[in-house]
Amino acid sequence: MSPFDPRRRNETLAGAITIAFYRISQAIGHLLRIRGETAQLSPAQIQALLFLQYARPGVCTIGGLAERLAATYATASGVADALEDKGLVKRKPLPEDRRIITLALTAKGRREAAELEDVLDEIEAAIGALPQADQRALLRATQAIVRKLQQAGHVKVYEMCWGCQFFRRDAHPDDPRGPHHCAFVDAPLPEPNTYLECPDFVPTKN
Amino acid sequence: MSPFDPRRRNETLAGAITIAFYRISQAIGHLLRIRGETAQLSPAQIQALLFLQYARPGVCTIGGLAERLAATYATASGVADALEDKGLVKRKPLPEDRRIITLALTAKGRREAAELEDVLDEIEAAIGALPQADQRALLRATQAIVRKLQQAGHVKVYEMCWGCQFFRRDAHPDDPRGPHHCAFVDAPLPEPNTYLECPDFVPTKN
DNA sequence: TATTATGGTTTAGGACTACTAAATAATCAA
DNA sequence: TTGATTATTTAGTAGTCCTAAACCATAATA
Repeated sequence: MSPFDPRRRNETLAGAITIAFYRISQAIGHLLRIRGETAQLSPAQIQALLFLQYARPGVCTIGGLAERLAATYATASGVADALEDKGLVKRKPLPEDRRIITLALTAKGRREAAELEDVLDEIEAAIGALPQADQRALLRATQAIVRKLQQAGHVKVYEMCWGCQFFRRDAHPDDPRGPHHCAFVDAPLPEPNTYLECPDFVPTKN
Repeated sequence: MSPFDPRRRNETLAGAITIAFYRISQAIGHLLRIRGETAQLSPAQIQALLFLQYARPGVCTIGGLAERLAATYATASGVADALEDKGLVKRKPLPEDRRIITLALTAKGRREAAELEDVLDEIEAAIGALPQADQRALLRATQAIVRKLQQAGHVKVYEMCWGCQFFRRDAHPDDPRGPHHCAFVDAPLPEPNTYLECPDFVPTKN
């Protein structure tokens, strides 16, 4: 007995909701796929472009991409190949550690990523149409679920510095390397970087 | 600007929720993948087995599977090949219309499908841990979203007869072909079939 | 200094997922 | 019967994933 059994899911709230998530998940996959058809990009390539558009420089590497896609290095390397062939991404070895390959979007890649940002608009619109109170409950609920899934290692959650436990705003206002500070990597942060996604993000307690 | 921009999604409820759905969707993909590794089945094969386990006989065909997977006939045919090679599914031409291939789970296939029913248990548990009021809001919200996605053609929703507009309970109690009736296909329904998923399902008004 | 991890990446090979386009075969309508 | 439609299959291609093995750079150890 499981939510896949239509009898069961008519008996429990949690079962019915689980199936709804399963369906939404399918729909998101479908949205990525059809969006990719017009853009000549595969779902993984779309995810990679959007990742590179908003991730902090230090994570834009083959390893960082692999972690985000929940795939192996080999797979991430292949996705990078495809994007490089299409002229959307450029590989550059990192001077400080020449084992590491950084991935940077080309101008064309940035344009393409910007084009793709609307992939989930249909979902967002459906959510926006709900009453505010339901939206607030929905946010609480989905974030609680994401937190559990994150603890179990099924997703990586990246967020920007503001709201992160390790963020020290204006820690050294006159430092040319940046006015803010990250207590996790113990390094100064220039303002623009604080708006990028970071894998070390941990939300402040409340 | 889109929910993929971390700045944007900290400003709107809908954006933050959209990203949460995106993450849950990734996690569901991941759950299917790792579950499949132990069972030596691909995500699509798992979906197919669970589909065949609960779908009404008439939909268990290559075309029905294709529709459910939101894929082409060619893809569905390939998935059926893989499952047949593994001895989980049997192809049988339909006597009434010999163009149609029905797919039936073998005994081994039914056992395997039963084993797989727990794929989404982690999701269901996370939902079950939420307060009842949030669960009710969550059900309303997710079902509203699914309805929109269904209208846009991004998912197929299959449900069982009970609760369907076309279901006529005990329409002909003494008919040996079945006591209930489906007004959509205008045919009698034996009791067990009323508990299976049907693509023609339309919910009653309220 | 040489040796040995360790870490990041790439390559090669395989199973599977998708697609399109074209072939086949059965059924239905004229 | 002819022709159109429907269900499925096949072939060919691109891409997604994996594992295993190799490569090279850096770091740790002796």
